[in-house]
Amino acid sequence: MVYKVIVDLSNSNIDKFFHYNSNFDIEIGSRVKVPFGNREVEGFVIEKSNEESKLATKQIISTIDPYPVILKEMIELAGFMTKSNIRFIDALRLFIPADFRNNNVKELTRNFIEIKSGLTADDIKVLLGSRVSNAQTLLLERLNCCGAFEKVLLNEGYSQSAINTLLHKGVIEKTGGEVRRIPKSANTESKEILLTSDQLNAINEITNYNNNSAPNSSTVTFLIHGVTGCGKTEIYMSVIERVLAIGKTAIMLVPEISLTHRMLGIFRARFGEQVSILHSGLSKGERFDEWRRLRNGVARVAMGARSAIFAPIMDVGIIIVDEEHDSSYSSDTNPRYFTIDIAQFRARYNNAKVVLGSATPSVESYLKAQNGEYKLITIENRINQKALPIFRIVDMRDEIKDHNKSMFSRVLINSIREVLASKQQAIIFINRRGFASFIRCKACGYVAMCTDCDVSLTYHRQEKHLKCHYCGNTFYALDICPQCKNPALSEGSSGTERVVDELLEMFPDAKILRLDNDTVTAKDSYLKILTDFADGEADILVGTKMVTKGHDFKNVTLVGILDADQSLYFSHYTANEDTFQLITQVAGRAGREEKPGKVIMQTYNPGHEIFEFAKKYDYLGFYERERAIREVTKFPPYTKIIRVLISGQDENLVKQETIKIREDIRRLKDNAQGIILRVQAMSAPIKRLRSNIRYQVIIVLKADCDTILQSIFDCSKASNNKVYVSVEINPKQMQ
DNA sequence: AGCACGCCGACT
DNA sequence: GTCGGCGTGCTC
Repeated sequence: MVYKVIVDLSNSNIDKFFHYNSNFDIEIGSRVKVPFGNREVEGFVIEKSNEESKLATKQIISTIDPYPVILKEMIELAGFMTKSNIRFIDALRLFIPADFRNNNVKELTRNFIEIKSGLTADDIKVLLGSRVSNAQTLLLERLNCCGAFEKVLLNEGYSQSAINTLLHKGVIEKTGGEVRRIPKSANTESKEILLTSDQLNAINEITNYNNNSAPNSSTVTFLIHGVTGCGKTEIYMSVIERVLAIGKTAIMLVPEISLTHRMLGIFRARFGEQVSILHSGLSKGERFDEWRRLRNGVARVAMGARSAIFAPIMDVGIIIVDEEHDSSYSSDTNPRYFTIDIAQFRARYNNAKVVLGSATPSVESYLKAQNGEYKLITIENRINQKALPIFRIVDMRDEIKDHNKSMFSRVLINSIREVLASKQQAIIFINRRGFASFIRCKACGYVAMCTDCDVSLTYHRQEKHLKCHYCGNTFYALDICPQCKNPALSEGSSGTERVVDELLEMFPDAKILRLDNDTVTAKDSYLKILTDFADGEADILVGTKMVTKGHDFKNVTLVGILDADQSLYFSHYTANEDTFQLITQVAGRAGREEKPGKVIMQTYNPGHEIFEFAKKYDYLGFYERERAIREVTKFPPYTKIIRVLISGQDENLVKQETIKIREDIRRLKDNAQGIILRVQAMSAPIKRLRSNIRYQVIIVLKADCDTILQSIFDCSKASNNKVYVSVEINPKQMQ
């Protein structure tokens, strides 16, 4: 047999098959040790064949695991991913727990000691014989009343020698084995729920849809457009239940690790230990155990953030992507992949269904639904016909006219006061962390900048630091201008820290929690803040977009949105879309139980159409307008935008490389008959980041352009190791 | 990714 | 003379 092996080294030059022989049979997908050059490396068996190969000159040394760690499906998936500029090995690495590779994690086993099973009191007497020490008697009494005892704990009270003697006499025995490390989840009671007719219709439409029965031939994607609070989770669970009932498995994706805790609780209440969770917040032991539970078929529902799309399960029947519009579904670091594309590949392979759900679908997904590429399921009613929160827009220019210079409008302050008086809760959302976005000298205009990036520093008052939000550099806060020694410094736009400050000034007795990147430091601090707030430990939660996602706070009746315009002015084609989604999602946090909710949105630009649509909860109005703009201005989903980022220490070399890539692609354009619409090179919006100079080539393509993509990838390779080149498709943000 | 090979500067 | 800098090329 000749085995084709991908070696576990991430480098483009060796991201290809190497051929080996073997005396023993090895299954496809196995990890193996192979000789490579003059050393030994690990690799993965991708193919095997009976035909001999001249290339195969060496023997596989050994297999590493007792079973193949990569499923056949996942090998094909890796091949599929190589078409989007991802190395085969980088794809494979996504499929197994990272700590697996260095043999950095193993099963947790515990030994127990117990009285040998089947022995009667008389048997024991006989076995013990005449010489019984005090220690032996005590130990036996202990085991007699408590049953099995963990060996390490036993050693604390009783000597090893007594244990050994009893083992030798055959009175006691060692038992035990593997112990599962169980990730935590919210405690949720399983409750009987009466499904609404909307929910039932959705469940039936999804379940009863018949894929073409030929394998690998067809798949279907549903888009559930359901208003916040319409009970999508219940639909997901019912659909999964039916899939499990016919012996298939399911994948359930949520956008954020923070949401898995609650969702896992709900799913465990319904499906018990069949549910497994995969996300990067698990300890390496937990992740390993959960992964193996999926791999060996014990768990049949894989839940998690985007990486759970690579769950090692067979016979997938359904893949659900909740909050499908969320940007976390496209990975922003290498390897870059789109979760929905992967979901659709796996669905095709397994003849399964994909369900996307959102209250604010991405323009791209909704357009596909309109075109019939996705099956659209619309749910307009909330559970119990509960009304959506009252939405009020406040024009902050009026506040200034009336000499209110605070960052809170009078309406918002009054509403907060009411909420506090009635012992309800409020969420204040502001899309900026820290105290002030920049610090400027009033005399000479000096602005504190990062030394390594072309970015102004954000003032963090609590830590007395100036921080670069792009590279993490910190500097001491300034008392006087370092340039002209003037002590008068002014502060830029306010962030979360200042919001808390000002709130405390107005409401000194209020308990306020802050949720942003600065308060989320330890592994569980995110969860702690959210559960504390949900448990009523605080009156007001102030936060960045972390507070917007799917959490269910029963006592929140007020949502304040400060500086709603902020995200509108990013010069990015998704600015409107992002803003609309953000506002709608955060507004959905108000009044989720029987209490009615209220949303107060502050802006300096109240006439902007996006706000009008948000106020009326008019997704379709928003969508139609945005869709039309994209069509006219030739932006995705009507085109595809490729961004090639070139960076390096030496600006001249970076420039040269940029021009070379631009010219190579322009040459492609001349031969590509109108597929490439535009090619432009320029410095990146943030020209210097972590002391690297950055340039970019922006390429606009026709939407159906997959034939030319590979050529563009080929052009976008660094020609020397002094520069670094990366490629993004429809980048989420550009810096 | 590593590691060997190979070709030029400043040391015992 | 040679120790060692890191550019280039190769790994079934």
